[in-house]
Amino acid sequence: MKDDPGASANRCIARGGEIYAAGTEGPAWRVVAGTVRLDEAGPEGRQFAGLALPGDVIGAETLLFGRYSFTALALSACEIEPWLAGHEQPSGETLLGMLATAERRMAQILSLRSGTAGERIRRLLAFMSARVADGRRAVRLALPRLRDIADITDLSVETVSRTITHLGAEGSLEVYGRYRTRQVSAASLRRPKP
Amino acid sequence: MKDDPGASANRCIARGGEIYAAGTEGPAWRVVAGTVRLDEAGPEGRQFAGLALPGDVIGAETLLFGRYSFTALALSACEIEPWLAGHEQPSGETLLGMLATAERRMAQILSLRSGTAGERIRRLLAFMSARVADGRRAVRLALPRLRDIADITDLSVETVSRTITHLGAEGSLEVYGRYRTRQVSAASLRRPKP
DNA sequence: CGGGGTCTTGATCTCAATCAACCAATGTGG
DNA sequence: CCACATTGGTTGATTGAGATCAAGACCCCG
Repeated sequence: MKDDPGASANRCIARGGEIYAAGTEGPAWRVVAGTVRLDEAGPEGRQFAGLALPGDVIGAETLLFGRYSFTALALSACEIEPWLAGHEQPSGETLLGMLATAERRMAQILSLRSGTAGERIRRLLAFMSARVADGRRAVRLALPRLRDIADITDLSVETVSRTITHLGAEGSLEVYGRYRTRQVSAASLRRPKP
Repeated sequence: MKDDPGASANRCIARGGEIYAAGTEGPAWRVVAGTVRLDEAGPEGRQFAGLALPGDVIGAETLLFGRYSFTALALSACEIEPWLAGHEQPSGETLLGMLATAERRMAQILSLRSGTAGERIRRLLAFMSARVADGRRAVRLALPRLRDIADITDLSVETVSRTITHLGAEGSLEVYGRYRTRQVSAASLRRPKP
């Protein structure tokens, strides 16, 4: 139980990669590491529809409809494992727990769309760094693409870029690296802004 | 089955009234008519956390935790009935369906926080009028309090007031009455804005 | 008849969107 | 190995939608 038995059917997806597409078939997955963005196919392209953290189950609707309702994208490098590989049914207690999680999650995601640009971005990053893969605590968090941050917080990419630079400059966020390899320190996310 | 058998333990709540408070005990409910706003107790007062329409179940988390996680308020006059009055357990299929609904709902609520003020308000009202009590189709929709519309769409009350007046003036929304008794025609909500 | 909650309207200001270039990194194929 | 395209990120100038502040009108309730 302690060690991973060969990581049988686990999948790894790079930052920005697609995990599955809406309308296709496949199993439900449990997120082991990373953050997942769920999108709904709207009349005007994809539209942000939810986030999943390590521990969350994504694509549970396939058990009901046989197809994925959303498109899943990796915000950061992700590892996922099949959920309910056999033909076992989830217990009512499990499902109730997932429902309660989904409802609490809704409140958190909603809060990523109110307040100033700085507050939204800080909240999103703090949210992503809240739950890391069990055991090892990530000291630094790889930033998602600005495009993704913008979609989630309902800001423009330009504003996201400027705001992160600004937060870093005023010391409210410790930023390392530039461009695609940028990271922020988890510690600076936990303390409230000055 | 066709007629309501005395409406045993059903409750009715007026617009703006509280259905239950977070932290208290009680059963889960099924919304029969009206729209419900769910709030989470945040560090800075209540914070909008979700919406429930006729057919939705609210407070299902009591089956797991024994207490309500959210505070429920009636946006419009509401009727609710106890869900699972006896000690019966919901089936896995039912719970999976509720989970899928919650996830789809999340996408819709998120869309109430993007776009212009006019688009957000139109979307919210269309959303509320989408599902009415089975059978009779409401021709007109009673408006929620502006304060509630503002919280849900992340706008200010002043902007909501101005925008509704404006939408009415340009014919994009048919508005009847003023002040607390204001209503909009459901038909004008369904057709896209000119 | 007050009084508090709700709604309206006006004047002003600000934060973020938009438009427009421009870099930096990564691929791709000849 | 080098042109070239593509995607992702940055920066600047300008503009506008909505926030904010302020005041008053309306309505319901005790």
